[in-house]
Amino acid sequence: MARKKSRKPHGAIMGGMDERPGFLIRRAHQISQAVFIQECESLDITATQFGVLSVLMRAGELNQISVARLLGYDRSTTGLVVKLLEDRGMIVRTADPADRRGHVLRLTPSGKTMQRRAAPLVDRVRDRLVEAFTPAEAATFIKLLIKFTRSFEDIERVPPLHRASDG
Amino acid sequence: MARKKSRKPHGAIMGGMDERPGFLIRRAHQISQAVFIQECESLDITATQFGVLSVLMRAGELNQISVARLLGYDRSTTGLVVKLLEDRGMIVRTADPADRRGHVLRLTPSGKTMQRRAAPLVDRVRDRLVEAFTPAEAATFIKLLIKFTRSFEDIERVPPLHRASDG
DNA sequence: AGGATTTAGGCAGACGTCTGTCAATTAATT
DNA sequence: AATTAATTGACAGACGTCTGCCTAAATCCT
Repeated sequence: MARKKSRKPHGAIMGGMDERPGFLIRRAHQISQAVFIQECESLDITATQFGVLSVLMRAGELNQISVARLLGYDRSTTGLVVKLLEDRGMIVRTADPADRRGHVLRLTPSGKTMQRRAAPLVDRVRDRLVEAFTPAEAATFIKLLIKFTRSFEDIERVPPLHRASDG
Repeated sequence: MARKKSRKPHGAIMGGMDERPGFLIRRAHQISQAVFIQECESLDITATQFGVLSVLMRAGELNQISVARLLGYDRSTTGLVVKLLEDRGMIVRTADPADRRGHVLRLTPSGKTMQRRAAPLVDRVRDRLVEAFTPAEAATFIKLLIKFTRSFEDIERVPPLHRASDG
């Protein structure tokens, strides 16, 4: 019944909702997550966790709030992800002697290994995501996404510390 | 204060990660969600819930799996969202006489009212999201997002039933 | 008809995410 | 110096989301 399913081009039911940026972005995110999980399944790591590992690999050591700002994560989210990575032995947390509120995060050898192993897989994720685009389209897509996110830099709870504005 | 903090253009720590589509899409999603919540806060409704309300408004009645397919939600996600909307009295669920596995979903008057009230707010969300773009950029952004999502139509657990292929 | 497969939905577990609140500590202001 | 602000982080609660696993029902196939 429901499905004889009609020949309606789907827009008839969606009423244009499937052309809203919010709707499309949600789908894009869903897809991006799925591809990441697929590619990195052998390492059992998520995109969020990889982000934390990567900034720590670059920076050496940071406290949670810096990690949150760099990645645009919420403070709470960051706290939970960091705890998870700590439980998995990829991060160590030591009290910050200079600021006793904070904890300094650092990668363990295991964490570094994970980041190094994941990096090429994450490159593959990027390649797969833009596979359907021409190189020009891919560049435009990235460019517009950057413009989009930049234009909302101040919407979050933890301001993302983008732009090197002080310099 | 905080931003004495180096003049490094942030790419120095991010190592290009902030130009990956996956990373940018995550941020875009976060932003889009935040704007939706801001605009629709007076109605206490989320984007996911609005999606369900909207397809039901259009279609009259559908079972859960059809809702999931139309919106690209996971079956489990849809089940939980529907339950929530049912608890809030916006949806009624009746056994499908034609297929006793399924339940037919229909909006209650309260659900219809909610959808109607939310619609203009959701229009505002769309407008705010593309505010930073020129009209041409906005059109390109949407076009590329559609191409992107279309190219991954088969990645999900519940294939999204896009394209009116049977008709 | 009978057995295997598929489909609709429920439920638990895990993770990500945000809001809000709280405690401890540091910084700013008077 | 003392009060007030802001900052770091923890924790609880809510929602969204996916994976698995399970049951019931429909469909397919021999």
